[in-house]
Amino acid sequence: MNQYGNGEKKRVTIYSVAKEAGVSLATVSRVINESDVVKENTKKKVQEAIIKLGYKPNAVAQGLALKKTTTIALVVPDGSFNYIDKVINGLLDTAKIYKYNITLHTTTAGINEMNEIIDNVVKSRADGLILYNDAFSAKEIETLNHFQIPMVYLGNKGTGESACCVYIDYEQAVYELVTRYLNNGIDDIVIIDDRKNPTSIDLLIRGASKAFNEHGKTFGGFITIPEDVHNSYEFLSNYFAHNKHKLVITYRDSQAIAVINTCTENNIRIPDETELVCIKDSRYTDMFRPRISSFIVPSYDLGALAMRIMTKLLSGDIVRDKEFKLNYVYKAKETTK
Amino acid sequence: MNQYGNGEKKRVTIYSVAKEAGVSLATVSRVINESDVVKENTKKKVQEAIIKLGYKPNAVAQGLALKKTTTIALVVPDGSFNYIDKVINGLLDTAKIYKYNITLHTTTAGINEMNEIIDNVVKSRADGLILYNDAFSAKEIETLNHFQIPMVYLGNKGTGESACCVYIDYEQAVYELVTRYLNNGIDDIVIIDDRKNPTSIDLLIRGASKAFNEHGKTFGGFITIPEDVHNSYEFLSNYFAHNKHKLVITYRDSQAIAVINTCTENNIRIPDETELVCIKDSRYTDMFRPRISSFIVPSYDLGALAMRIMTKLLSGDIVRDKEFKLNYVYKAKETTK
DNA sequence: CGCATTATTGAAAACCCTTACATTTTCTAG
DNA sequence: CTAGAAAATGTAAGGGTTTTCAATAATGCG
Repeated sequence: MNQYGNGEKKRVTIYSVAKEAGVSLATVSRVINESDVVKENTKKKVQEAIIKLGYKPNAVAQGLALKKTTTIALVVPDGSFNYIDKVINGLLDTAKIYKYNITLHTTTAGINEMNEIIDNVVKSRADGLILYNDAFSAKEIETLNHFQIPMVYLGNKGTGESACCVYIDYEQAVYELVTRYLNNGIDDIVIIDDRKNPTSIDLLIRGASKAFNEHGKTFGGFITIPEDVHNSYEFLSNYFAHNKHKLVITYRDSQAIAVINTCTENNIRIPDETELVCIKDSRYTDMFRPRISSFIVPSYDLGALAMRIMTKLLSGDIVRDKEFKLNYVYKAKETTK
Repeated sequence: MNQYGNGEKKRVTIYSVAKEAGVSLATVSRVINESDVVKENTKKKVQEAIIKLGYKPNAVAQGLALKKTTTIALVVPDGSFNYIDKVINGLLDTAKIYKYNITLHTTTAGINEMNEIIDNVVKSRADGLILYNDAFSAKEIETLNHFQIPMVYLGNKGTGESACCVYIDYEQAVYELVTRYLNNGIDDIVIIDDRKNPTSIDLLIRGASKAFNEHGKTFGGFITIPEDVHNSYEFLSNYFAHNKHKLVITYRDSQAIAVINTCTENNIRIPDETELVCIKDSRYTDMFRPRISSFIVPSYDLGALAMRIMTKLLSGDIVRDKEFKLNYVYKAKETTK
């Protein structure tokens, strides 16, 4: 029933091809793997047999023989596909070039599924692991640190000692942003923290804190939306009914939009009274009105590079640099003055 | 270097476990696979050995022996992750329950990559194929029809003869919607067609046409954004500078937002002058202001059911129904009167 | 206690490749 | 034409499972 077995047709293996071409299976293998020791003439015979029989090498058997699967596991937080689109495209395109397959795994915030995923990865003998780590819990990161496998963190700086990472330095981005405002005498700055992307939010707070410290001040302006609040929208609406700030910083576009909507409801004019910056750019930050100021980043490259590094790791190349920082560009749009 | 080989540590296989437990590898295999013929006592010995050695069965070897990989390939159109989020979650969650792995493949609109993907699927011996088919070209569908493998179409009605499909009947949705307006004497209705999701758009047009026909009219109101137009936003802006309609229907949220923005620019009031319905609901249809009227669908279930059917297909169960239609609910929000 | 069953275990083939090493063929030069 | 070297090919051992069939151990019964 499986392996597309239509019952009658005999499975076509390397043996069939060998027989058809009148050579040994070793020769066929060599032709498949583009070894250059095969005589031109026999190579042609074999190739003809391959075409005639429609032979496709069995990657499973190859995996067993070679002890590698040319498959790498990708772990992303549940619900991240909205903003991870281009990253995945870059990753998949690159994987295709290097003939790697990608298996997909998601983690749900709050539930420590990492053990389960690792178990799966071990059993399926994936060659490596790429993790989009903007929402893993400390416990999950801890779990990962005990796991020996070529690993690339994607999105944020890896917390593991040995793993590589490809990331955008959002901490620095926020630092620069906040510094700019502080220099202009504005220090009524808040960061919205909905606890869905703790890893990232913590970075933002660090960046802001650093800027404040350098100005001899202390940053305490984060609005944490409690985890037990179902409707963060209502929470924010209520918040902005009683509070007003000069600059609001959000991580994701959805939060930025919520801020705009709730401010509008409460007659807070953006950007006149309150300015707003969304850290992560998305197609929606441009579609929404007012257009949301944000940091433009090379998402596609982020994914592509992560995969690229993974191939290096797997080919045994020495990867000297462990951290790859990609550039962002701040783009002021209509939510900032 | 691969298979997490730290060089020194010996790979732990079913042999190691057998030796450790003082039984044959056949017995270990039986314990792993929860065969009930093993004596309670020996089972315990084996399980202890497994834990002691930290043994994890090699899925690759299992795949070879069993001629199945418990992996299914998922093909989605490039750039669809925005709106496919929940579908994938449903799919992955269900896959997890049935212990299937998912490999991810994307197709770029306009490029026929299906052959490449099929080649890959054959080589990697995936057990089945799930396709999110709202943007495949006719050529790609054609290619798929020649391919013998358990297959489930997801999103739209499958065009293949044999394959199963799980879908939302958007044709019917549009039919009902348009009929309602026609009944109210409104027939100035257009569908925005940006040619990125031809499969789906064609369905919408069919639904509208049917409604028009029943009213003795002919539907011709689709605005096709030419493929060579880079900025569909500009195109629409230009369009609405000179045209106005009673009802605009779009497929995706991004198109709906573009319509709202361009109408606003051209001082066309929504919903007073122009009403707008977005077929596919998304988190953004609720976040945007005005909130965009749309059809609510059980996206998660869509993915979950597709995977569920796949498992049935693979376990050899007879799947009597080939088409699974899930319900939609029209939700009028602020872009309709 | 001995035999016929039945429950449990083991041996070995199969799954389909790769590759080290052995063997054969081809080529080169004397 | 032949020895020796180089190139091409073949043989067979692995890679880690599952599973059939044979062998052994346990059980029940007279």
